Amino acid sequence: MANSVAATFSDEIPNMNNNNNFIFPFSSNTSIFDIMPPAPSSCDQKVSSYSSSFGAGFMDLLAVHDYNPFSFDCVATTTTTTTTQIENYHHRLTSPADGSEVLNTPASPNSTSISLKPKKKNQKKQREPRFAFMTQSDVDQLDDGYRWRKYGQKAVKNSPYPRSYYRCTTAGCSVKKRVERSSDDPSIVVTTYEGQHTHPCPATSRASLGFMHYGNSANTGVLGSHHHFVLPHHQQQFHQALSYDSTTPPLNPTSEFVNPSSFSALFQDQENHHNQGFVPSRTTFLKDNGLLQDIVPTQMMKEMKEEDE
DNA sequence: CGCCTTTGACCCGCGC
DNA sequence: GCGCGGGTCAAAGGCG
Repeated sequence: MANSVAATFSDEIPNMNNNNNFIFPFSSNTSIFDIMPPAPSSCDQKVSSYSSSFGAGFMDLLAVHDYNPFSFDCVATTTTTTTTQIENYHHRLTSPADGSEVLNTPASPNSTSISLKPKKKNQKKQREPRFAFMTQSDVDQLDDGYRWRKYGQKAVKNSPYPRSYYRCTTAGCSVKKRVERSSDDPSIVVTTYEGQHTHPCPATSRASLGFMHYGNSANTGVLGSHHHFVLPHHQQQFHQALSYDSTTPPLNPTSEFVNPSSFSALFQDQENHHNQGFVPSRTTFLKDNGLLQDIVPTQMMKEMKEEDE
């Protein structure tokens, strides 16, 4: 059994060290899959089991919500007691410090409907918010419910494994993702999503499952809003024990909830592996810094591996 | 035929 | 200016 962790971060700003890096201490050894109800035998059954509570896919998180690098929650699985360090954006788009940029870039590169502040001459090219997670998987391309077209593949420096580039095939949607294997641990697939879907998940009907998404307000996509990925009501008691911050107010299942979402990538992968007789994946969500080496600093990976043993 | 992957070429930003 | 590396383009080919 994988010795993994599920953790929810609170509204509190995570610990930050002198280098402006977030430190997320995970302190449980219970797999996120341990606390999920038994997987139904088929995808359709799973939908029927959860559709009343969960309607959207993992990527809908990207479609609806902004990611504030100073307050974001994530769900992670890792091993034993682990300190995860996530570096801040190098090419941050939503930094309170430089603060004034518009996060919602046009859905299409050709669209100019959103007015941005006049760009400085040498201003960096605007980038969509990114969200990365690591999955221990034999399969490179995890099914997240959306349809993707591969448009490139590049060798990665200092890695024997190439990086693949995918674009959402839905017209008008410019979401991209990159998939690559960790050179430190080839069993880990790092998937980085960039952008926001402009459409519902095509596979929502078959992929719905997972976590409810609570916000601290009813608004969505508001810069600075905080988000929780929390378990269904009947699992909350257990889940709260996994919250990294004991000062976090109890999650209120009756509070306003914002766009019920699920992590279809996570659970479809798990289900696929179940169906194929594989061990469930372990997944770690990370805030992307733009480059894989930024996302997963080598030292951090080593530390994680060491603590894994 | 439509959709997809493959892959070399090209573009761009950045550091030296 | 040049080289390097990341990211994208687009033609060609495969597949159902």
